[in-house]
Amino acid sequence: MTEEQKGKINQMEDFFIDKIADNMTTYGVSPTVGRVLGIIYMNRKPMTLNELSEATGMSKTRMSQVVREMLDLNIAEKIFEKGVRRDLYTVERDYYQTFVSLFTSNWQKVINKNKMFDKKVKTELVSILEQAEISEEDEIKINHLLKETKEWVDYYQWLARLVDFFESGEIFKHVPKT
Amino acid sequence: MTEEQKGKINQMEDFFIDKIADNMTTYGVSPTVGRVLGIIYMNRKPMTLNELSEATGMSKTRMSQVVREMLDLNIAEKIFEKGVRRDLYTVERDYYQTFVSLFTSNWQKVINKNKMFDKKVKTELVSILEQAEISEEDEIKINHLLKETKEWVDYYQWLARLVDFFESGEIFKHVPKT
DNA sequence: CAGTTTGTAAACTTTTTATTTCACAAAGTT
DNA sequence: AACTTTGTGAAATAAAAAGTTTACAAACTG
Repeated sequence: MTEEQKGKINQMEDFFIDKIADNMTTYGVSPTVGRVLGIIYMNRKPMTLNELSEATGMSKTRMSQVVREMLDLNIAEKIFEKGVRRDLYTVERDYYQTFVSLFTSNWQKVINKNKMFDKKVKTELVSILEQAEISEEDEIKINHLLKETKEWVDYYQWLARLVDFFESGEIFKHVPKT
Repeated sequence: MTEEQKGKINQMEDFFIDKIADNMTTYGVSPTVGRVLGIIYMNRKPMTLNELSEATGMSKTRMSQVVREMLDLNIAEKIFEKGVRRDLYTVERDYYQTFVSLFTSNWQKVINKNKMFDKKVKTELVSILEQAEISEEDEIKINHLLKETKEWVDYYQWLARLVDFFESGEIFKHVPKT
C-alpha cells in the first residue's frame, strides 16, 4: 500500500467530517462545533479535550467552549471511564437523533422565550381598550393587534406540537427512516 | 386618548416586530432580516426601500441587500402597483407558510450540496479496495467508511423526504394548525 | 506537602459579518 | 436635453463572533 493510498483514506475521512460539519451549520451552530462533532464521530470513540485540540489544531480552551456548547445542545455527552482522569466526550452516533435534538432544542428555546409574551400584550391592549375616549381608528388598530395576538398564540401552540411530534419520534412513523 | 396610550400601542407593535424577528433568527437569518420582515408584516401593506430605511433607521443600500436575501429565501415578494415607481415588497402573512419556506430552503440547500458526495467517495474507496496489497487494518477502515457512506445516503434521502413532507403540506395533516 | 495536570474564566486579538458611504447606470420627469 | 430619482455595486468602517493567551483554582500524584 502506497503512502498515497493511505492519504486517500484519510482524505475520505476528512471529507466526511466536512460534510457533517456543513450539515450541522444548517442548525445554526458554528462551523467549529460541527467540525468537532464530525471528528468525534469519525473517531468512533470518546475523545479528550487534548485530543480534540490536537485534531482541530485549536486551543484547548476553545475545545472546552465548544464541548460545553455541544452539551447544552444535547449532541454530546461527558462519559466516565475508570482509570481515565481526563474528561471524555462522545457524540450521538445516530444522524436522525442528532437532527431531532438540534431541531427541538432550537425551537424549544424560542417557544420558552415567548411564553409570557401574549399574556402581557393582551392585558395591556384590553386595558387601553377599556378606556372611554378612544378614536375609532385606534380601536381598529387595537383590535387588529388582539387578533394578531391570537394568531401568534395559535402558531406557537402549533410549534410546540411540532417539536413534540419530532421529539416523540412520531415523525418517523410518517417519514420513515429507510 | 393620552399621548401615553398612543405610545403604548406603538410599543405593542414593536413588541410584535421583535418577537417575529427573534423567531426568525432561529432559521439562521440575520436579526435585521427578521426585523424587516416583522416591519412589513405589521405594516399590513407593501413597503418601499425608502420606507424600510426610514422604519429601521438603516441605509437604503442595506435595505436593498436585506430584501434581496428575503427574496432568495422565498419569504418576500416584489409586487407591481401601477402608478408607483418605486419597488414594493410584501411578505408572506401566513406564519406557517413562512416556517415551511425557510425550513425547506435551508435544508434543500444542504441536500443539493451533498448530491455528488457519496458517489465520489464510494468510487474512490472501492478503487482503493481493489488494489491487491492492503493491510487488513486498512481494509476494515475502508469497509467502515463504505458502511458510513451508505448510512449517510440513507439519512440524506430521509432529509429529502422530510423536506417534501413539509413542502407538500402533508405535515399539517398530522400536526394540524388549530 | 510540593509539584503536576486539568478545565475554564477573563482579557485580549483575529476573523468574519453587518452596515455605511460613495459612486454610477438606468429609468423617469419636465 | 438637462435634471431627479431609484436601486445596487464596490470599497471602507463598525460591530459581532470566533479563537488565543494568560492565569488560576480544583483535583490528582508521588
